[in-house]
Amino acid sequence: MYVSIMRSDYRTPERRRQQDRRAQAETAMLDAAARLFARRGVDQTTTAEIGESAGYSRGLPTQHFGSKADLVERLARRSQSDFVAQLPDFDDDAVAALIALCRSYLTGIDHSSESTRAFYVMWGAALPLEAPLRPVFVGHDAQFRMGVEALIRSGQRHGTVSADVDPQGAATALVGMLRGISAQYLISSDEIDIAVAENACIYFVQALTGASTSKHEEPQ
Amino acid sequence: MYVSIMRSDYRTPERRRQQDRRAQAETAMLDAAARLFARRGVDQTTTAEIGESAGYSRGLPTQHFGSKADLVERLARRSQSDFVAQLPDFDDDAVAALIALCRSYLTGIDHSSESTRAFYVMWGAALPLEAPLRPVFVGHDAQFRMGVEALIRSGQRHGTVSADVDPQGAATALVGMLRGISAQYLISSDEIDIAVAENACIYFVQALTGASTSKHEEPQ
Amino acid sequence: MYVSIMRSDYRTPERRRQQDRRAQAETAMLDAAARLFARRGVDQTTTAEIGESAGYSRGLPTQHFGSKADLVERLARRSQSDFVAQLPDFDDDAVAALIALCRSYLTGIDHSSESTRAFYVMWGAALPLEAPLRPVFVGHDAQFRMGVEALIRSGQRHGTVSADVDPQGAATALVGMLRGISAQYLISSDEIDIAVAENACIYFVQALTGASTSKHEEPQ
Amino acid sequence: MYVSIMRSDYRTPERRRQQDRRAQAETAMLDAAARLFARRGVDQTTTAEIGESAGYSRGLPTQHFGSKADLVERLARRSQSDFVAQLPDFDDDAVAALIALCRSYLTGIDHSSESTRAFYVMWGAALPLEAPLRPVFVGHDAQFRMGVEALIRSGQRHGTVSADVDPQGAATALVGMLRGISAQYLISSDEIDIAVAENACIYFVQALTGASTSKHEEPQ
DNA sequence: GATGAATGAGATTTCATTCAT
DNA sequence: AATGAATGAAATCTCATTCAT
Repeated sequence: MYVSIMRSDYRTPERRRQQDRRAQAETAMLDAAARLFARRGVDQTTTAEIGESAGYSRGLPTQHFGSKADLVERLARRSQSDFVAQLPDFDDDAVAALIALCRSYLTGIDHSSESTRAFYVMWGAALPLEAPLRPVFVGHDAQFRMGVEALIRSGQRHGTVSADVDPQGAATALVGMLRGISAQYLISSDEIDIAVAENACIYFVQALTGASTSKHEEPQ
Repeated sequence: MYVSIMRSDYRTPERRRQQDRRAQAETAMLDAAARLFARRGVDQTTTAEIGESAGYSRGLPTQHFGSKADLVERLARRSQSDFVAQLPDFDDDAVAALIALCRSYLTGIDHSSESTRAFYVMWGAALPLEAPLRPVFVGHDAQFRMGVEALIRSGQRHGTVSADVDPQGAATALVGMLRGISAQYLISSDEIDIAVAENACIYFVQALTGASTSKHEEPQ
Repeated sequence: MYVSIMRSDYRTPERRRQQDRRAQAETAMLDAAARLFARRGVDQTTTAEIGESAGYSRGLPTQHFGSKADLVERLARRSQSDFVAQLPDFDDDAVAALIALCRSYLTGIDHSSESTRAFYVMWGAALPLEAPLRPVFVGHDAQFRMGVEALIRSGQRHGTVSADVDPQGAATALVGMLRGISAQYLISSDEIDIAVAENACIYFVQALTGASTSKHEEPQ
Repeated sequence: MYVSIMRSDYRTPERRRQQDRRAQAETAMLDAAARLFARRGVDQTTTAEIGESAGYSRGLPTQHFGSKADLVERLARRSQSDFVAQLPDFDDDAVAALIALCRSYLTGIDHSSESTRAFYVMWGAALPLEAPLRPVFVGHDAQFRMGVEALIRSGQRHGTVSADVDPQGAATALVGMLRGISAQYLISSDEIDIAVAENACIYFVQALTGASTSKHEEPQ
């Protein structure tokens, strides 16, 4: 018992230290991966680069994550949770909440850190039909859309959003708008004025109140 | 002189036939590349697969295009010109033209051929900062936005689009919306109802007429 | 008979013309090959480059010579016959003839045309044990040595060359000296003064008269 | 502290062993390369053959040296340092030293190991104007010539070498002679008697004492 | 005789992964 | 936990050669 206590006293902090080191290494490697993915893309980045850019060895990424694919998926999920955190709490005024969302989303893009670009790079890498990353983003996109959809429904319940609006369709369109503006900016930074696009975005969100759409007769 | 005439008669069709063969091989290889990119992505597709999938040898793609990068750029440009062709002629009614644009764009996505997905896959591959494909899409995106912007300005001149609307910002937002909806659909086909999103899109376009947005005072 | 004459009248000049064209193409291709071998070496030169540098098509060299190896051997033999032609007629004074040989050989190197370097490049390519070119140069080197050896023997008969001299060894040494000086010059053009080396060469040749070598006692 | 000391004790030999493995692999690969270059030439030898002939994998040569070109240059430099080591210390008698040099040089050729032939093969590969190996041999040749030149000057200071001799030219000629004899032997082993050529060589070296060259009137 | 499209073998190189330390 | 030497599969690219025209 004496011995076991000694051991536990002795080993626990060591274990903690090891766990810390492990966690620290993981963070460093994911950060390095994001940095490199933003610059060169997923497939053009090697695990060796990630390891060394993180200040470790060539072999550590595989050693730690098991495989490059696992590392990538891990980073994708981490990036997503960073993004999801941005959804504002919605109170009574859903339109105001949506406007706040657009603002914070696009402002985030404008200051675009490498991790934002990395997120979009991975999102782009999820477009091929058989991309291993696709299922990961299916979930994330659904979550994002559902958040927006819930806001819209809430607005409709409070009467600030027109009953004519289809929540699902509008959510898809709004999420698409944010994603599409961001992607344009990431591809053509010099040619896109995010502030102006943001205003347009808000203009469209305000249209959800419904004053305008008296007669959208849709042929076909 | 007789001989030289004979030769010229003899050689011209030969050249034509050689050129035809070449052009035919090129088309077949680009088609095969689009097919494979849609399925697996650019980097996961080998030149050997492209060659053989096109019915030729493993080596022909590099032989013909010089390098894989050149083949990819070539296909990106070809895909773009297919897309640009869709911009409708705008007449008096800019809003109607924009609606038609949204319809045809999203309908095209809904029926999504492999070449559409291939276009988006390459667009996604253009997101990394140093992607060789990025400059190619900078040009294409600018062209698309400018087309939309011109429609909006035209609408403003005719009084069908509110003067409050910033043409550049709205163009960026609309193009972004189309791109973003399409991308969501390509990633999560099962979860996206394109028809519904299309209606939302049109709803937003109609908002450009301006009845609604009387006072978008922007706090902050 | 009338017909046959007509044909012969008609076809002979055409055949001649074709043969001329063939010979002309061959010369052009061998010249181009020499030019390119001098610059980049045998293995780093492609048959396509040779064909196009000669003003013809990529395919002609193989078409004409059957294979690259055959082209190379052909050029090696042609280069050799250019070199052999330099051996001076030897008259009574063998030493003078050897001096003239050294002069003309090294002067030729000094003005070094691309074809001279091409010769040495092929000679260098003949050094590996299994080099296909080796047998070609075995013959050439032997011829060169035997020419020099004959001069020396002639000098010994006329009393201008010391009887102490071993004709075979001296021939090997002299040929080696010329080759070795040339090779040094081709590798380090800037650092070699051919004129000075030429004088040294002649100094050694004159030593063949024998005044000096009274007592070469060889220890070990 | 205990831990850190333990680790340092533990890791240092590990590093040493890793470095040893690396050095051992490098030596084995360079040896294998020399063996294969001697037989087939630089360009006809593949990195895969080198790796496997050294007892390692097909990929190790590139992995270790970065590229085939770097491997070749590395081997060239190693071969050169082996050769330079042969220059005898020169004492009072420069002529004797030069004779010793010729003897050891040509004897080395006669027993010609594969590494000797490999050296000459690479030297031959340095002859094309744009050969990446050329600069490497420029330096080596200059060193060799300067060594011989220094011997000759020393001989002149001691009066054993005639003042008529131009040290630079004679050095170039002597180095050329050794190289040229060796190359002939490597190309036509069966037809060259190295011993006889060696005597001729020594005969010429002895001529440097100067008894002979009373009247080298140079016509033209 | 000459062209150039197409082939296909083969070379270098890259890189995730394994593993001994 | 971390390193880095080594593997080996796979990818791109090169190029002599073939062949239809």
